[in-house]
Amino acid sequence: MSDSTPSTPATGAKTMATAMRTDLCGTLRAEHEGTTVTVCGWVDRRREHGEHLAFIDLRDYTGIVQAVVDGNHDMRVEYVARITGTVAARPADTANPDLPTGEIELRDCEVEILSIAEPPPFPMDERTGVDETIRLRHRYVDMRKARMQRNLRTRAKVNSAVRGAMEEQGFVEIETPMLIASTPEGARDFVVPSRQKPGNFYALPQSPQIFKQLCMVGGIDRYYQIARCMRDEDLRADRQFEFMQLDAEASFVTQEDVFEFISHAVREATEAVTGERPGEIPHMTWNDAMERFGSDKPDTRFGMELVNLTDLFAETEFNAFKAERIMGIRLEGGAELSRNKLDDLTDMVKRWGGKGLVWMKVEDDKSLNSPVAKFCSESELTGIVERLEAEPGDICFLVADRLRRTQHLLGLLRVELGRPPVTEGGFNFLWVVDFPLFEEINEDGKPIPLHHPFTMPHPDDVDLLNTAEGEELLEVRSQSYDLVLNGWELGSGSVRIHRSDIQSRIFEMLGIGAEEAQLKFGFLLDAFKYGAPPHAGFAFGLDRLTALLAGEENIREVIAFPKTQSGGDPLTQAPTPVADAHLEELGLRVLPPAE
RNA sequence: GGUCCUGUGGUGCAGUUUGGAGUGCACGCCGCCCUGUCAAGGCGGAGGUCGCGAGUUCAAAUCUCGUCAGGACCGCCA
Repeated sequence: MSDSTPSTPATGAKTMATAMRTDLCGTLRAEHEGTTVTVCGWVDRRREHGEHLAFIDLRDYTGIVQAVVDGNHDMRVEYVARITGTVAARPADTANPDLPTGEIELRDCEVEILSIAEPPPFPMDERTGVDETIRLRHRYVDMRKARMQRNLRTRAKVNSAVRGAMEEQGFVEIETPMLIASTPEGARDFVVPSRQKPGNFYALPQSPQIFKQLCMVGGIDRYYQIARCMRDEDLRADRQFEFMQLDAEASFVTQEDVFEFISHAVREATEAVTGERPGEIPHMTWNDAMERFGSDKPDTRFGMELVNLTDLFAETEFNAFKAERIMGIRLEGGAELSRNKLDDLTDMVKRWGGKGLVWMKVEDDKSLNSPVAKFCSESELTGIVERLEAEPGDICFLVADRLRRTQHLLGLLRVELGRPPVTEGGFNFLWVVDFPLFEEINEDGKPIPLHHPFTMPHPDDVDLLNTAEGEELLEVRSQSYDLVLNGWELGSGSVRIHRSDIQSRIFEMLGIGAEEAQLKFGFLLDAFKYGAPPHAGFAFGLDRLTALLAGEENIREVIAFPKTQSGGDPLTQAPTPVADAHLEELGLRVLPPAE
């Protein structure tokens, strides 16, 4: 446990002494020499030297301390013990400089076994990786290790810092319900059957969105909550069914105010964990993010930016390059990639939905070595080298496709080829601003909103909104924004529509009639009739922020009891069937499994 | 919904390409020895339905198909 960094409990307790112990194992030092202490913990290791001498490393969350006992104690690994002894300097030349407690040991020990234990289901040392399912099945043992101790305590620090930052800025903590009405928008809802009204269901909240807006109508002015959110969508390294968000909303603000509030919170959290305060968080427009990084959540820790080559190929003879958009990226030193590897990358791009991937290796004379070079003109080839600023030994990758797909594919490829490990490159927060209001135009010619239909259009685009038709509507920007950290979307927010004339116009454009709007969002629209302040808000994922700050590439590592990718809990076996009588009471019947 | 990877004593691996007796390594576990170790050391020992099921074969951990579990990603996640 040498890398544990505890001693300051997140609770802010003044002492961790109890009726059973005086000190924590990892906190004893030479300055305690001569004092008699009592420590409690788990046996980390025993080293026996016959019946007269044995060393016991006793472990708690702060680290380990060596106790010198005689060899007659039957103390095995993970036994829980209470040891009272005198803190003494170790004999000359036996100090262990690798251990914070390495200068001292406990002597004349009185040992009390509090619990015996079976051997742990996996090695307790941190050197060998253990299958995650086995760790999760025995999470209570896994949690004893330094990694989980560190991560869960980091998480508590993040929560605490974020909470403090919001309080400091005058935000009021309001708890919103977990059993709410299902809304058809957004992610798939988790649903809870109602016993009192069989056939009816509550939904678990995907976010407190509606309620926080109601709080604004209610004059709360600045609301926040550390909220559990539930979405029944497929799991990933950065996604669990249930996750925690810092959810906030404020009245009489612009998006700049929101940036201030939230930036403060994440900078406080970062400082609390790393000890270093991040600088001002830069802004980037959504359009720039897509053009330069091919992603709305760009990882700005590294370059390899996308370069637009479309005009170079305006009159190309090469059919594959007769596309709406041609872009390229350059991988430094990539010319040494094997043909096998390049084939793998091409397959990958095809799996992502691309038609293919063109690669061009830069030779010593800056000519391009590529299977498709013969289809390109001299000026096209030299143009590629110039635009991508390619040097001998580099490789250029080109994709030609529809605009969005070209950006998307190269954005994925860029991350695949260039992304640094999670622990490198620092913490590059980024505000992505000016998201488009609409994602696409459906077959009926109606626009589909990128966020929810209450997102305020960009003030400069209101005229466009009123005049644009068809594809032009995609140019309309909104007052919505994302916070990104090292290529992960931490969260998003927007300025909300509080004026019924604008809201009606948006509903009309979306093809949502007055009746439908009333049915779906009636209670919110009703509330707005009674005096809605201009308001805006944000929410960001605490699991994701914690994972990145802890140097983990998987949020399961910062969650005490996470689910596997298929949504199961190896510890409790959830989800499980329920008794027929229970279903009966709820008015439910389970269908036979679909063929 | 899809693509890819993985599954071998308690744990982590090798063995699978090219079929030939459950073969090997490290850690752990059990017993004995050991008075200064700290990833202690020495000696001895136990422990496996090679995820599961079919198929091919004289013969399958190894090849084929299916299935289950886990992971990464695409779709999805307003």
